[in-house]
Amino acid sequence: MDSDSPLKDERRLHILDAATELLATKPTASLAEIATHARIGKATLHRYFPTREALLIELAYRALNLVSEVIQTCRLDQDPAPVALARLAEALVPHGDKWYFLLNEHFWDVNPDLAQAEETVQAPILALIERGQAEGTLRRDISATWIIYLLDFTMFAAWQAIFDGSIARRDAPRLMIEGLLGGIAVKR
Amino acid sequence: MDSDSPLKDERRLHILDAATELLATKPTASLAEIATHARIGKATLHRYFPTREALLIELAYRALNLVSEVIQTCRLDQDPAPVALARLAEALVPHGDKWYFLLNEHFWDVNPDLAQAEETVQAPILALIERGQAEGTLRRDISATWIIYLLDFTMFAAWQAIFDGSIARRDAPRLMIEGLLGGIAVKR
DNA sequence: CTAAAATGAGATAAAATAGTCTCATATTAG
DNA sequence: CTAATATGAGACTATTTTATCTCATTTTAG
Repeated sequence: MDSDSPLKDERRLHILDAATELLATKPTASLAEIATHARIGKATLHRYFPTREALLIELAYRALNLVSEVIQTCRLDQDPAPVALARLAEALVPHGDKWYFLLNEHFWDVNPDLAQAEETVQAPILALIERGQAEGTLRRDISATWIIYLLDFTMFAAWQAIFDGSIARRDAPRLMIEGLLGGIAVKR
Repeated sequence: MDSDSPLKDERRLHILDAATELLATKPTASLAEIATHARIGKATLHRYFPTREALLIELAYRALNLVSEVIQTCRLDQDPAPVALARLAEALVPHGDKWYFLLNEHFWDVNPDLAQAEETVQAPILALIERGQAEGTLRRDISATWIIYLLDFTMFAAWQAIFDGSIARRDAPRLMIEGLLGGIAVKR
């Protein structure tokens, strides 16, 4: 919660990031594996996070705050919706693992607050999409809810493809937006 | 491996399906949870699958065979590519959990054969997409590899949205194909 | 440089999970 | 109906994982 020193705080975040990175691709990873992946001893891991559950919850909040912050930076209420979406993609891709982790791990049973928080953090995106539909840049015959799913999972696709080495990180945002906005069919 | 009787075989498949269903949304589920979810005793679970690893591997093969069979039924080499893609979506959505499980669980380290098999099963889809690009119905400026990612993850999006209750199962294939082929932007 | 604090490696205890076994009940085959 | 087989509940053991603790070494603060 509160930090004793900036150094410890930095270390905390490093551990959280490393843990997210691993857990996003291997949800069954043990604490020993997490510690190794973060290049620290398991004792130290326990010093920062007393239990596995505590780690997971802080992980979720870390992801939540980071993603929330990124979204706010994007100024989604400015420019036509497709342009704002491109900005969002650009900014969010580097944090794909956290976004993925946040939406796929189910802690709503262990911590109901988080479920609510997840929706809150998505709210600006939903607003953006509805704005796009209102201004006529996004299709109205597809529900905003489903568009959010498409956006999220296109992002996961990009992140996974980067992980697999199938696409370059710097190409990801463009590929995402091209495919999402324009579709894969040839226009006639 | 081989079946003693048709009845036991049926039971086997039921267990595998139930396990997939659970593990797709909760990869950390214990064997006891899996047994409960399949509505059998844990002893019986062990009678059919001696170890957790054995269960996982058979799960993968089950998913592989089923999906492979579905893909073959779709006759992806017929009709224009978009039409064939729609057929594929229609046929694959009901097995979304297996498809998801197959592509997300990483058993390539425990069983390298499966990694190869995964690519083999995707081959007809890749061929379809390349055919579409050749015949001019699918965009050539997006790589076939990336299109496969988009297809897969759009499918996962549909499956997740169904699971969340955000969309109706019978609408899923149409939503998938609309979004994937046409994109979410308004054409001008 | 020195003292205080933090860390890692590993021993150890506690808890959870995997896997085995028994036996009474249920199901199936014939 | 009867015998053989399969099942579930739960006791039980083995193994893995989580969590605690110690202590020599490293890092940090001053």
